[in-house]
Amino acid sequence: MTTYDANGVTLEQVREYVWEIPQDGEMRVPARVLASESLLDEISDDKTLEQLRNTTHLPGITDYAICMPDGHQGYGFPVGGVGAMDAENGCISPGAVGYDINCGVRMMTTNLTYDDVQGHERELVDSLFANVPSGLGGGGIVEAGIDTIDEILARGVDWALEHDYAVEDDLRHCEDEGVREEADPAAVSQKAKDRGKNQIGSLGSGNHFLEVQRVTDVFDDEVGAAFGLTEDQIVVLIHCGSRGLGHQTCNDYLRKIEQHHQGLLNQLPDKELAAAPAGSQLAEEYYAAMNAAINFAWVNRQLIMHRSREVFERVFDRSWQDMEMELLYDVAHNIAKKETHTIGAAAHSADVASGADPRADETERELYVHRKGATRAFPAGHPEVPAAYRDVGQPVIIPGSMGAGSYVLRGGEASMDLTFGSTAHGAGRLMSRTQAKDEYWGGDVQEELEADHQIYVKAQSGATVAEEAPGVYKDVDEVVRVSDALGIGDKVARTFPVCNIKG
DNA sequence: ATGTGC
Repeated sequence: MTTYDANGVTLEQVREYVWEIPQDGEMRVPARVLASESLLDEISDDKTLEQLRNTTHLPGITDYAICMPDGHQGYGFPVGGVGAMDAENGCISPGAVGYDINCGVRMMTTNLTYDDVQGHERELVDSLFANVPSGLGGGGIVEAGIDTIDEILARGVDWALEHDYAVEDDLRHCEDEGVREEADPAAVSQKAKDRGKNQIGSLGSGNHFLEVQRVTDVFDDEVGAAFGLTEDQIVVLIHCGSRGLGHQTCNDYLRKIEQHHQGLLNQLPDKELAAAPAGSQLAEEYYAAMNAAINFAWVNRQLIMHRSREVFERVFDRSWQDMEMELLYDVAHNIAKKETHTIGAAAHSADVASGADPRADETERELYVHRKGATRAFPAGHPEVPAAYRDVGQPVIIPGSMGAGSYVLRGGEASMDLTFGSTAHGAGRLMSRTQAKDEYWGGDVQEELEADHQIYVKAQSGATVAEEAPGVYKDVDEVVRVSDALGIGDKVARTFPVCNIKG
């Protein structure tokens, strides 16, 4: 058997790109890493694998804990982690969702080509930067009172539709149609609402950005056509989350859960994995608050998209409808969701070759599927894939670094068996922010991107540019290659940056 | 990610 040793963790190779930490000691299930050997080399030099193994101690975790090809260490639970906990006997863990609840990406298509935009890059990037709030702290597109915040938390993009920040198709092209019905604004603290009320429609900082891109490759003509993607086309990618409101909500519930469920906490190898038992009051409250923060993040991305349409209207002197600026899809990267899955399928799918009946122990269970730095990737035919895409599979958007461009995939046939319907979410960091600032200087990075690749970057802070330099990230091509090879998310198209604004 | 720590 091929094995891989890293930091005291031994992985056994199940098959190509599938590695397993066998169940041992207090582990409730095995753990799996989906990666090529070159990606494993990058995963193995931090706490990612130790954290992944720790997550298998969580009550009710089903089949196995999963680390995606872009995985890296996070708060307790790896970024790039997927954990499915039984919704009746298991648990829900804020650290397994992440601090930035519903951090995610949306892509808007246009009928413009790269030719239409060349020569206007500077004007476009300046106007986007001037009109889309970014950076740390307050200042959003909408300033809201407490009543408005509560409506946004309860209704998500439906609120934006009522106030003319959205059209019907925007909702149809969003995961969960832009609203989690199980949200309860009353479960979100006043402090969280105060932090969110002047950040509605703002990018934030760190790896969040708005990027105008051109489509360089369409790998699958049929799916590309269903997604409305063609080579040389201009698209807009928006990457941001729930800002201070989501951060505060995560923090509030981590503290409450640590206090009220110490017994469970003491069974776990890492305090950062604090979890509320399924059915407990705090599990219900956290789920309701998390859903509210999810709605907030969707409204955030919707308002930024709306503002981007207005900027394009001014720069190109045409209406956004005339430029066919339509939402392709919006995917969440940091969420938990009650979903029904066939359990047992995953553990057995790799053993079909052994001759065992792979379906012998399967049952349907309702699970809290935690995806932290992972993307839902439902295949063709799944009832939760929007009607427009049901024949080809759910669009999956995977942003790369600002020098690398991004990918559009579609949910693959193997995702339900292998990953609870999930795939990777990005390139994944290679080094810490501190290390990045030692290695790079923001101004140099910007000059190089412009001189070598005609990519125009505008940011509030040079430090942020250094922290997000292309060299700080893994190779997004390799991450996507593994997703495609495993059949969990199939390559559809690739994009390359034109201009980028960030915090 | 984050009014860049609890």
